[in-house]
Amino acid sequence: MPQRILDVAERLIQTRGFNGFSYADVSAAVGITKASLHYHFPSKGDLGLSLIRRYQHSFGDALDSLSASGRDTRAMLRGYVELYGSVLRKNRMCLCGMLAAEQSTLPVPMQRALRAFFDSNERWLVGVLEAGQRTGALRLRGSARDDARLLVAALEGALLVARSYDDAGRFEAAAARILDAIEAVDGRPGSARRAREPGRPSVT
Amino acid sequence: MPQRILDVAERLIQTRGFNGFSYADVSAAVGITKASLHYHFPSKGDLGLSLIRRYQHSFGDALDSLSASGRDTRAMLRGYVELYGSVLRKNRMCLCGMLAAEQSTLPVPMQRALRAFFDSNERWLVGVLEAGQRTGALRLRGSARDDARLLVAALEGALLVARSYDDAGRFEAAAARILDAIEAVDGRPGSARRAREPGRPSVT
DNA sequence: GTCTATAGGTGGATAGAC
DNA sequence: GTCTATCCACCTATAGAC
Repeated sequence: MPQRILDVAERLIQTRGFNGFSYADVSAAVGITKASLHYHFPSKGDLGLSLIRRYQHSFGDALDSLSASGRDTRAMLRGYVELYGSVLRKNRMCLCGMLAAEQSTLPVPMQRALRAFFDSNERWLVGVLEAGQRTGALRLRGSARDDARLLVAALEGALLVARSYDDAGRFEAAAARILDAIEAVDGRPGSARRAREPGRPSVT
Repeated sequence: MPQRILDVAERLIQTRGFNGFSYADVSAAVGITKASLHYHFPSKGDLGLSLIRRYQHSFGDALDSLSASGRDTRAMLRGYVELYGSVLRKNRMCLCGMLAAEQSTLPVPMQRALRAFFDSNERWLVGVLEAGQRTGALRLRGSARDDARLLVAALEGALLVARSYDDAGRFEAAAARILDAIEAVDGRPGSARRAREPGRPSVT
């Protein structure tokens, strides 16, 4: 039952924001009363915190299996981008991107968990980028850390804007272009092809 | 008086979101009652719509003076980035970026105005990028439209994330890196220097 | 675990006096 | 234009029975 509650609340936050949904909304969708919701998650902040943690774990699991897949650097980066793409295709915003917008209205524990999510994304990306640089697959222009941060920011922003237009193409184009910029090896541009591979691991 | 109301409401939305502020908040900050607020803006949607329109005009004016300034292409792009930087330094999110996150909870007229804002930004950027391409200042890898969209998305996302960390440096680094990627002329990277010019036009 | 009932507060919005 | 007073729907949260 806690999982069903989390599923519904997650969808509501990703589409409407933390201040745009209520226990009544969850109650109606799950089919139990508001009071029962409070049994599982005493306060809205508790619910939000559980949600961020679950999201980070599920994202982290997807990144782990990418790391373990033996793909090369560029394929892993495309896999990372595809995690965001799968979110957009459900007409949702990234949970943590949405919460980042509402940051100042959130309980402090949620604010901390939010940063932890972005930190772990950055760590994974830095690892991939530095490995790519060692093997010669990539020649970065700046620091791996700055490239990782730019990629996260660009993907969050691309989700944000694409959703306003209900246009996944906007996201795909921006994602392809930013990957190209990061992957570019000096004079030789990275592959200009649109990242188009089926069957990537998906995250809710 | 309408202007003071708009100023306060704008700040509240840029920091807390459309669903994170109330007429009571505006009332307390402006010093008139909620009922008087309703005289100027009958519904919250009316207030929000006026806000987007004012924001777009003020942004548009800043872009017009950039266009009229005789600066070269790269300086105009840095000026565009600086518009977002000035927002972050007030610890705010872009008004329209914030509203884009809450998009699905907004009245339809606000949703339309939101897209109009992004459209006009894109038009201005496409003009600048294509002019730069004609003069040879830029050699774009893809279409000017896609680069314009990527720049907007990356800046919105950089604001979103940087605000979670209360760290303007994150925004500056991402902005410098994305400009570099767009400005890169084949083998020769764009200027790697941090965009650091004082006295840019500012937007609220 | 789930329910009914309800507390105590805040939301956006209106009526009507001044 | 601004006020007081008020409406009522909705909010988060709790008490206590089953």
